[in-house]
Amino acid sequence: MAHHEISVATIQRLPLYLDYLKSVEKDIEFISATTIAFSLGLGEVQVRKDLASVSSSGKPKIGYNIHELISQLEDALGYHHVNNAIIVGAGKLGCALLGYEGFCRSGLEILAAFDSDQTKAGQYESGKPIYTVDALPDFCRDKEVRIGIITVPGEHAQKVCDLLVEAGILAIWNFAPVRLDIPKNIIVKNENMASSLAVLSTSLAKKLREA
Amino acid sequence: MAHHEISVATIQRLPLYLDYLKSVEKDIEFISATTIAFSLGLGEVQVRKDLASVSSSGKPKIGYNIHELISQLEDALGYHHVNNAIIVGAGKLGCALLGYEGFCRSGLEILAAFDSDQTKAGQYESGKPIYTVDALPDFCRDKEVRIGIITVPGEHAQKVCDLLVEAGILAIWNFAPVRLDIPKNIIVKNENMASSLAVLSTSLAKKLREA
DNA sequence: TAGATTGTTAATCGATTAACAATC
DNA sequence: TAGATTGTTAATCGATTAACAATC
Repeated sequence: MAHHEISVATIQRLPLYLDYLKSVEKDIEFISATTIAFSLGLGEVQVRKDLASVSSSGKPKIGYNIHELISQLEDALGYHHVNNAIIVGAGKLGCALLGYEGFCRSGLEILAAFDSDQTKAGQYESGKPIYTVDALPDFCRDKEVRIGIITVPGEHAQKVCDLLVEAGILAIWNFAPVRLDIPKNIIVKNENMASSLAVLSTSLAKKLREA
Repeated sequence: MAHHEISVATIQRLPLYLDYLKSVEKDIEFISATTIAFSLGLGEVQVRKDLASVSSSGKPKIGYNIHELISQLEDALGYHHVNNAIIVGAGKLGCALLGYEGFCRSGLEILAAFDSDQTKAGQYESGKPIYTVDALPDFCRDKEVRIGIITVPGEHAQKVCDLLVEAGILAIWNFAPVRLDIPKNIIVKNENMASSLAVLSTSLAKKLREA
């Protein structure tokens, strides 16, 4: 199977399929796109098309071998390939992410957190060490850290971003409510609470208007 | 200006414009879509089209009155209209959200958190009280809570969701990594870390393949 | 008047959905 | 063979981008 590009929309749904399949893998050996679609509330053609982008082992009348499909999904998502990451900003959100169980199953290995607050340095959170920001550049180079997660307040995000880029990071997952100015060969994924809330509250406002 | 529907893609960008405008409102009185587009790294036609969905007060050659535009954006986003909300799950993520400054500016008023852990009950986090889940239904009805934010582990999310619906909530912001089964007159916004991470790590894998 | 800027109409692009052929 | 299911090809839908007319 060639490395044809998988669309972003599809990629976002792949973890959903994976979670679902894992929740039923004990019980059955084969599963159809129809069943998956129904369970997740998606269109069955969409599911089939999504699965076709990672697998070509579906069999008419039978469906997909569930273990094989799980492995193909994990492969496509890069879960078998570990990426070292660090978090900058050991506030509440940073610590919440440090303790997030799901990440290790996804190949994301968060090695440590960094914070400008000297008093936090030396402490541990969810078993992960917290260092001062000064130690960041050397740490990143030594450990071949590829992903930087930014959970500092908006006003410090750009500075931290520059520091990460300087330290040779390849991708940034940004939780600060700021658009980062960044070389375009670096990958950025913005996690934008304000955008999500905007969608939620305009839907709600519309609903209240109609009622 | 009629209540023509604003597209989801546009709505997600509106908070971006709002933040940017607020950061420059002190300095100038009028601003052009061209300037905004350049500052945010967006296409200028896109900005103009987005702004057209909330404003019709742009003037050729001059641009938009910045204060008026801010107010129109806030209006469209419902920031002037307060929505009472609660958080279920006073773990790290829940507490991080409780302390998030940005929400009050967006009309989201988080009144309290609820947790099944009895020992957390009675405590305060970021000035907000934590109660036991038993108190949830009465609280929601008394305070006319419209939005429920779910930050419990995946396995408890559906139970909490049912409880919230039962208590008369209208919209759910779900941070648990689970697809919720929910009456379709209730609004749901899923905040899906796994999807975001999937996009990030597949981009990174592609980049490493090419390099 | 000339030129910058708005806002609209048409063209392109991408993703979803529908129709259908292939196959176990 | 018949029918369920896959996977592909075409149609639809929505969002972005490009072209252009309107206007201060």
